[in-house]
Amino acid sequence: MRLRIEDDFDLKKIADSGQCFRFNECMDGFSVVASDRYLFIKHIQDDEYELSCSEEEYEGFWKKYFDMELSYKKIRALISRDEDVYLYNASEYGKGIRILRQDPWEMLISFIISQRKNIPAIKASIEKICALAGKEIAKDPEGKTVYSFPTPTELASVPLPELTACSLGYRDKYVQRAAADVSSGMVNLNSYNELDDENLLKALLELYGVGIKVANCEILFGYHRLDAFPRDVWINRVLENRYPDGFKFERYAPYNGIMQQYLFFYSRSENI
DNA sequence: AGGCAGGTTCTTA
DNA sequence: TAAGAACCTGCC
Repeated sequence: MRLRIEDDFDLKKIADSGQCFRFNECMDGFSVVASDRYLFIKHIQDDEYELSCSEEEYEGFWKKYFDMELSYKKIRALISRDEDVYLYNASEYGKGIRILRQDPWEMLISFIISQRKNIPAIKASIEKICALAGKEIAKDPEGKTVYSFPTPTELASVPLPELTACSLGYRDKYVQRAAADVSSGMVNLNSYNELDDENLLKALLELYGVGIKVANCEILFGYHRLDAFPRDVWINRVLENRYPDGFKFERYAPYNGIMQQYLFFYSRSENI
């Protein structure tokens, strides 16, 4: 289907923003995998895009996935150049980034894997897991088979040595435990939607292998709580170097997570 | 070759 | 309660 998108929307920046690991440049477009769905999306010109899905599937799934209900342009307008020139520059640089509405289970496993890994390594591990325990769902334009992200049950059935072989390193036992706990129902990620921010954080921190950083990534990217502000080495560097007197979180509530994305994306580009 | 990469757990004081 | 070490793996 053909689609016109007026709001901030930059496929390349979203793919490189670090929030998703199965969103990659492929031929003349982008290959996007979310749980068990596959989309190929291509920028045609100006604000026109070509999507491999039907209108029904766009309306029923991808529209929400891309968070099209929310105007990121309007949120960017909250930022004042006079008030905070660094954030302003970051937001100009990151214009086009959106926070995708991704699946809590997929995000949980992805960010558990992410610890002490760089992005290519994270992606490689996740693709191995999907090929190992997921289902074939499509072929991308390059002819490569696309696998779904394994369900909790599918992942829980994988023996530890096979998980380890996905280059998980010491994280293998974290992934195995998460799969076991979620598939058994002991941990119900859907019910976590009902928790307020504070209790959601508390619940996530109880999971084995989930610390403060991974928990906040899960809150922001898996539960789409846009005020969550994950602190990793890059963001900590920004806060230290550019905000010695503190970042004004109250000023940007409830969208601090979006500001975090701009700062993160910008900081990685300029190597402060 | 040794250090480090989007951290967390475990141990020690 | 708060530092510091240990941890898999891959890449420079």
